[in-house]
Amino acid sequence: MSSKARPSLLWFRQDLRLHDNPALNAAIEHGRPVIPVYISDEAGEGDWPPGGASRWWLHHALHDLTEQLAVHGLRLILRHGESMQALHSLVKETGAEAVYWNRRYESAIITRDKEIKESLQAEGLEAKSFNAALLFEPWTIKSKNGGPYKVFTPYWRTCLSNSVPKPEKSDPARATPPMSWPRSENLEDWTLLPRLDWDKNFYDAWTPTRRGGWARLHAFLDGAAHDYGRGRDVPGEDGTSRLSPYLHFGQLGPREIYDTLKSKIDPDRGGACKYVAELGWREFSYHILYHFPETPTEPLDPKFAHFPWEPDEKLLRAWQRGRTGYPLVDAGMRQLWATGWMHNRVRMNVASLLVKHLQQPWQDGARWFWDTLVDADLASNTQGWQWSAGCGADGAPYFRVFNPMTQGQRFDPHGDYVREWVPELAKLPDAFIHHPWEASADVLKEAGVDLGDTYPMPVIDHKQGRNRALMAYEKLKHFAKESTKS
DNA sequence: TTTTGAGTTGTTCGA
DNA sequence: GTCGAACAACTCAAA
Repeated sequence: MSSKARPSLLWFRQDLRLHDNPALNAAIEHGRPVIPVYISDEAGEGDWPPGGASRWWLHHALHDLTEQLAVHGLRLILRHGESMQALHSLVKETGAEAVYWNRRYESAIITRDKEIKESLQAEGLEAKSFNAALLFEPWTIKSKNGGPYKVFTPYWRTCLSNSVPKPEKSDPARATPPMSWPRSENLEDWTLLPRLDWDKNFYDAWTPTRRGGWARLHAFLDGAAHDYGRGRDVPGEDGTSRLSPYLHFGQLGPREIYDTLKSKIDPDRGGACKYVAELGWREFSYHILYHFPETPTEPLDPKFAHFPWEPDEKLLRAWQRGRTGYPLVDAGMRQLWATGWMHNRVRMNVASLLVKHLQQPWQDGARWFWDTLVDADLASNTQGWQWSAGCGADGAPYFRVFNPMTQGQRFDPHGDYVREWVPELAKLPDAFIHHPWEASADVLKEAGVDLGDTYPMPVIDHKQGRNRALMAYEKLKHFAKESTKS
């Protein structure tokens, strides 16, 4: 009997849910008491510990998970410090004989987890990891010659020629609590919430709980999903899923999302198909990150190592603060700051302006997004920025330079989005909302806009910026040729 | 091994 | 206003 009481540790990471959770299932099947654990191990995250917005979300997700566990008489044991050390300590304190977790795919984490697994097994414990985060493990999808894919379309075709896995049923009620609980730290002491009131608008924008994610999924599938092909491009509408932070923290799993979608809509048709492809891009990003682990800092395309970026603190800061003088871009940057999220169409535009017009390194943009996005995800963020800069998988060709006025007119024709996030321009007529500097003095005065004072002039002329970007690419070709010669 | 067709999201220019 | 071509060349994936 006493040996039966030796518990299992269930190590939560980015899988903060009690359903479709294979590590939880393994712990239950093992038949021992279950001790759920979360370890705050910022050093273990390498160069990418959670940014400010992510920490806000994490705080609430952990609080929510604690409440869900309590329903079943379970607690979430919180520890901080090195994962290896914390786990060994817990094993010692509790007499645990097994540790279960769900995988992560960042290079530093893979290395760390591998050492932990070997170390635990060396001590005679059962240590097993599972897949809760992806539809397809990165190493299972191979091109005909056996290597990883670098192009999305054939990658996704191969994925879909397999069947999409179903969610795994989990029954947390079957998890039994231990005879006694080890010590836990207090979530509040981790001070994950920002000190100032940066997050004051986050609460209106998000319900960072499992239930909130589920509600969002159903609202999306009942509404915007049907017109996703069009609506996802209109930042003034609620046309996207907004599920990315739930996916990042594992409050919803991609298997659950796909399965729910399939129960309501034909996943092969119309808007639903477009959305499933977005899940595919998430998978593809993980595929690339796994097979090319340096990509968070190094361009996938090696010739971009020579790209003549022109880092400039002032330009970067103007961009970060939403003061570039381009209303669509500024609206996006301010939405990001206010809500921890930015519409996808606008993400492409702000990224294009930063790396093309302003010639700032894509890594600087990625770092800012990492700190300010509630959905900051190393795989998706990296691939998104590399794609924008033209150095990533299936990168946008160098000559694809977004025109922020044209994009604004096409996707935000009445300026709804700009008016919401750049209120000092709200009274401008539609005709000038995306290029106020072309309005007459009378129109500006009528709208209460004083260019250069209440709202900045463009930091760079569009045509000039575009040409600068095209010229930089010319230089890149030159460098690439030189380097192959030598 | 060689060949062939294709590759998320755009802009501009000229007919 | 609309439409197609040019913007480059390369690499990937599969036959």
